[in-house]
Amino acid sequence: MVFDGNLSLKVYDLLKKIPRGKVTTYSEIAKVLGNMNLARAVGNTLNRNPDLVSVPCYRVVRSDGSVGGYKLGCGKKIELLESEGVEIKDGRIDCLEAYLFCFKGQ
DNA sequence: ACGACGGCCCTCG
DNA sequence: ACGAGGGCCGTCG
Repeated sequence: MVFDGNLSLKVYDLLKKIPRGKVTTYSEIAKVLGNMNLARAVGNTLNRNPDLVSVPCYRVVRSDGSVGGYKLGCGKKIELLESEGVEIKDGRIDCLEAYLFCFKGQ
């Protein structure tokens, strides 16, 4: 398994639960994992483990709504999100609340 | 074991 | 609204 790290396992698991057309944020994941400061580590992990097929990394955006980064380029990320129905304006999601997926209670 | 980055976040001028 | 600074965490060389 390429999922050696403990963190990546959890992150990946969460991402798999996100339905098409929905997104989440690095901080949300971090919170769910217990520590909001994990946000940076989460991004780092996703970057080092670009399992683009098994995990929809592109469904993770920044807390302010901006798409954030992507291993294959933020442009590609935006492209993918839009193809799922997420409206992005100037590299930013207008109504993040509308697309944000809630892990809490899942 | 150590230091340096990174798909970040939040607060304060 | 915008920019700068500080902080915390994991992975890689």
